Amino acid sequence: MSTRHVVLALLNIQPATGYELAQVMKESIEPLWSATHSQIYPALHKLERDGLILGEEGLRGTRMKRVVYRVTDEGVRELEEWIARPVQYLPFRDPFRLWASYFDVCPPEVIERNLEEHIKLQTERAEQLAERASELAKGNHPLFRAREGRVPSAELERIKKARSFIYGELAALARFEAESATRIREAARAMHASRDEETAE
Amino acid sequence: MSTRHVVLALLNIQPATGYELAQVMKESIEPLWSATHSQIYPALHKLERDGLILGEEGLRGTRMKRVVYRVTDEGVRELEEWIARPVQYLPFRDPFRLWASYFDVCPPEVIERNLEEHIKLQTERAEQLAERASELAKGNHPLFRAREGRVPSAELERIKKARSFIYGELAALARFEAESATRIREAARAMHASRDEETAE
DNA sequence: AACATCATGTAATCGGTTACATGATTCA
DNA sequence: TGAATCATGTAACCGATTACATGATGTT
Repeated sequence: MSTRHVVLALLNIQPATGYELAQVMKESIEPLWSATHSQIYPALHKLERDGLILGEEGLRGTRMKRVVYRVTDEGVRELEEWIARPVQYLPFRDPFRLWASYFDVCPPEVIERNLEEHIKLQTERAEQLAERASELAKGNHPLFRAREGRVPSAELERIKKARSFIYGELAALARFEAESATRIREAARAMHASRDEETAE
Repeated sequence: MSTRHVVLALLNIQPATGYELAQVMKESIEPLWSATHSQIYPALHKLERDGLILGEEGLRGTRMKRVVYRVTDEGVRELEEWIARPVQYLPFRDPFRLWASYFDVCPPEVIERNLEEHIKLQTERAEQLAERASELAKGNHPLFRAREGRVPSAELERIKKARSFIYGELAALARFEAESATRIREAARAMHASRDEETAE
């Protein structure tokens, strides 16, 4: 279970409210890990009960309550341990290739439509991720700004390099997915062409 | 939700018991979709209630009950509709790259260990999948044997080609994962080397 | 005044995992 | 006789999704 650790890792960068975490999740972390506010709020409550974070109630305006959470020393230790543990893989579930493995019985129009969609999706994703990687390399990200001053600049440079590199790899993965779908489309077209020949005989 | 459809698709090849489905799931379908017997039995009950499959009670030996399920006409229609529907993607969750994105703060030994493990895993997986793909191309699989006779040989050839092609793509994906991890290892080594230089100054 | 955004939650449900539970059959 | 395999299930729990619910604040 990593949602808990992603939340912890984000709070380790800077204290935040659940709302802010949900935003960062959607805008920045989504390619690595998805979670919505319905998961985040209960996760925060649990982390606080476990003593890994601490919430401080504040106000926005005059009436509106907000809770800013920050990581405790114990939370920092837990994060370090989590990073040092072997990666916990998820079971393989590949809805795209599962569907694609039936391209022999799928009507050609549907194949073309679904593959076209997939290729477009992954190509755009690749471009966005590559763009993100280059922005991260430059340090253009609020999560870096938040650390400026508090963190030695040499360390900040390393963080930039690491995050940027991983987003580069995510971009490469998306490109691979687009290429894979293109190959599958070729195979499906070839198969349909040869089948039409057969039936024409 | 695809577990339901995977079960339906497997029963469409040939009638089977829950136990047999669980085996096929583990031995053949796992790279595309995972499910254990604890999901399969309830799924079978639900599919039967919905009229998509039909179970026939039989015996193994003299006392041991077993239920062989087969797809109904309605089940076949549902399968066709499922294949024609747009692919339902899963939310992105990438535990490996999530972990790897912290390679800047992770002790070098842990990085080496985890990445070594990942590269080994994916390389072996790639080999197994490539082997599987070539076996599928030859038609060496009980799921093809099951169809021999019942299905025109031209169609059987197409099924072989399609399944084999997808397993080839799964192999390519595993190779990509191994290469990606290798690149990450290079980056991590370079970073640690330059950090050691810094501290030596 | 209306709309977007900030902010926090809960409830029902679903799909999946892990553990518990049982017993027949086959083969060495 | 014991181990592996065949065979079927349930229960507790977990994590995630979707929908429901509320209200303040800032902007146009």
